[in-house]
Amino acid sequence: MSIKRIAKLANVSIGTVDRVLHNRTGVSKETERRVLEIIKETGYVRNTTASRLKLASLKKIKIAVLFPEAKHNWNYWKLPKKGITKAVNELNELGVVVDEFLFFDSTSFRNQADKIVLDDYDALVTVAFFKEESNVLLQKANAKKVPLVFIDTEMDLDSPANFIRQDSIKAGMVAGRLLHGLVGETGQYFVVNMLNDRGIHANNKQRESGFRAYFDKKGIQVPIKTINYSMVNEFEVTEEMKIWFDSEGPKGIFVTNSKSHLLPEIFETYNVTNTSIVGFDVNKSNLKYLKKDKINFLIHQQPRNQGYAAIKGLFDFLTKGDAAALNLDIPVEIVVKENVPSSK
Amino acid sequence: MSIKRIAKLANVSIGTVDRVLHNRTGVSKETERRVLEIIKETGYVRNTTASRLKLASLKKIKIAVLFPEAKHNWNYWKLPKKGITKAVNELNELGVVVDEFLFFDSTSFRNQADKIVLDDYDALVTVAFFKEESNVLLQKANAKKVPLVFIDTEMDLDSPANFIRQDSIKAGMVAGRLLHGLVGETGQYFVVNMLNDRGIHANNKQRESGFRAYFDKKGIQVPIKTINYSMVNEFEVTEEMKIWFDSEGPKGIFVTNSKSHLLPEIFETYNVTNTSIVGFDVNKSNLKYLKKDKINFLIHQQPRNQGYAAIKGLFDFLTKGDAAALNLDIPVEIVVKENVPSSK
DNA sequence: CTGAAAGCGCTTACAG
DNA sequence: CTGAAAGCGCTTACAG
Repeated sequence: MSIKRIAKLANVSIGTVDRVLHNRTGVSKETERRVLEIIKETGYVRNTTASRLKLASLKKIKIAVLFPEAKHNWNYWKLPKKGITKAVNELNELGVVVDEFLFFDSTSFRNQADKIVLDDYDALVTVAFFKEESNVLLQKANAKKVPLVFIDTEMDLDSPANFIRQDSIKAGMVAGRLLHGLVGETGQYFVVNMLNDRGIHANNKQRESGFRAYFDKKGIQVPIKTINYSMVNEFEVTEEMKIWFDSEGPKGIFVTNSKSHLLPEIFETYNVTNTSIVGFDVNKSNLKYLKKDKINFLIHQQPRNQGYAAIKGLFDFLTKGDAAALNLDIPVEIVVKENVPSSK
Repeated sequence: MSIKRIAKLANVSIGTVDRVLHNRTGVSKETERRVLEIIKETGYVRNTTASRLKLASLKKIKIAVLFPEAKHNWNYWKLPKKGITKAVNELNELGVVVDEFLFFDSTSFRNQADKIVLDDYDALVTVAFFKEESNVLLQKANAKKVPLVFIDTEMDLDSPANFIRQDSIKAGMVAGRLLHGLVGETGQYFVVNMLNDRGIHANNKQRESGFRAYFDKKGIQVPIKTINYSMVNEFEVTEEMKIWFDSEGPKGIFVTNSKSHLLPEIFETYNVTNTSIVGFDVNKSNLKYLKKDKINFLIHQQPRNQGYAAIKGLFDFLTKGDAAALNLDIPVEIVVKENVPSSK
């Protein structure tokens, strides 16, 4: 079933069918009615691939990506980019191009966002780290009717927004279950939050809530201490912690970000024993200790997939009007030594 | 960069460029050399979407799928079909059609396979349950140069073959780690294999090997008993098992197929306590007990994804000659109550 | 051995 | 308000 056949059945030209399909002006009520009827009867659906063929060279779909600069502690941000590259490779035949912009703080985020909004991008992908700035961007995007997808972190913004991210509450609950299974009900539990200069990250806060909710929901009363630690590249056992850790009983430690690899060595130095550790992200350092059985579980956020899904989702939205994939709940993937995902 | 531009640069017609691109006959050595050089210099790659446009209506890509009939105990087989349907929906614009055939034993498998091979399919997807019959099919497919992908189960066949499946050894090792974490080194372990009329399934055997390998590799000496049980829809605790289970110590039970849901109730009846269970597949019955905390972990084989990947992989192979995705290692996905994958 | 034309399903720019 | 033509990048069938 093609536009050509619809045209013949409706006794109009293919141009008119195209006009009706796209709700363009310049079609009489009666003609429109007739064409729509035929479309309905025949169950015709537009061939989106063919529709992109001419446009692929004539009018690109331009997507702007605004991500944290992938260095220092943000090596993680190389991963969503890989997914984006994969999506672009698949879609460049269909005329999709992506420009990447970087930020490293709220000011640079704002500046880059302003620049991007002025250019004529068809869609935007970014990360909601800064509430005020994210709201400003969202509002501008909405005003220009440019679809915007946030990945990685969910944030409560002034208007409804699209998020492709892991449910951090769920992730915390999974961590609770995993540690509970290892440590039991006679153990002590610790939530380690690494703070950066802006305090605790929204994701980490929610992960802790989820962790605590797991035990609450089950009605299990175990001691859960929160350790808020300034974000550095080392971890020290403070005097206070020394007291907490000073027992031979089982200890379950939930590190709410990607830095769980900082713990095993320092625990050895300070002779903290009988620990089970659950952390986030399959990075090189974490993997090292996972393989040595010093970290028990890692939770994977599938960052590559998040990047990939954002571009694919936006493409589907722009070409088919299908907004379903602009909001995704990325599964809480549990990683142990034996099922480490391939880095391809 | 288009075929048109290559033609201009090489001073030939687009027809000739097309001939070179497809290694067709009727191009002089010198012309071919020149065209290939330009292609290399310019880094031209064929636009596969455009290349399918005309062919999508003229010459369909016909794929035959031969699967177990999805009834009785084989409800599982609805899932790869869902993935296949999804792939077909995405690719039907590009002229991909799939015909489904069913088998329910080795004879019907052979009959259907024979029928399929006689028809002119461009590619085949099936399951290697029956060694002899699978070998026959593989040989015929190879003779006709029709690509064939087996999903679900890996099997050692006479010629190299394409498999999209979970690594069952790895899956068993993951199960070993999970149960070990829950049960510790003072517990007893049980591997429950459900046998069907052909004895134990290849997958289950490998899962058991992986499970045992986990403990061997770590040098952990724990008692691991194997229970081979005839495949029925119920599970009974036999006299022998009664003796085995008759202790209050922790017991780790690894069910190597999708029937772990048969255990919790019978354990209650027979007063078998302190059990941890790891099973396979996120089916309704298993989910019921997972949610009640009677099953601790389920291993997901991502059957939907297997079906989807088979069709996509074959399409890429047929249109781009890219065989990379015909052999896939589907991750060993660990499922707990809090991260049950959505059934969409 | 090579080229020119027709066409896949759609969109655009122009003509009326 | 509507149609006819040109073209996206490629493939095919035909002509020479």
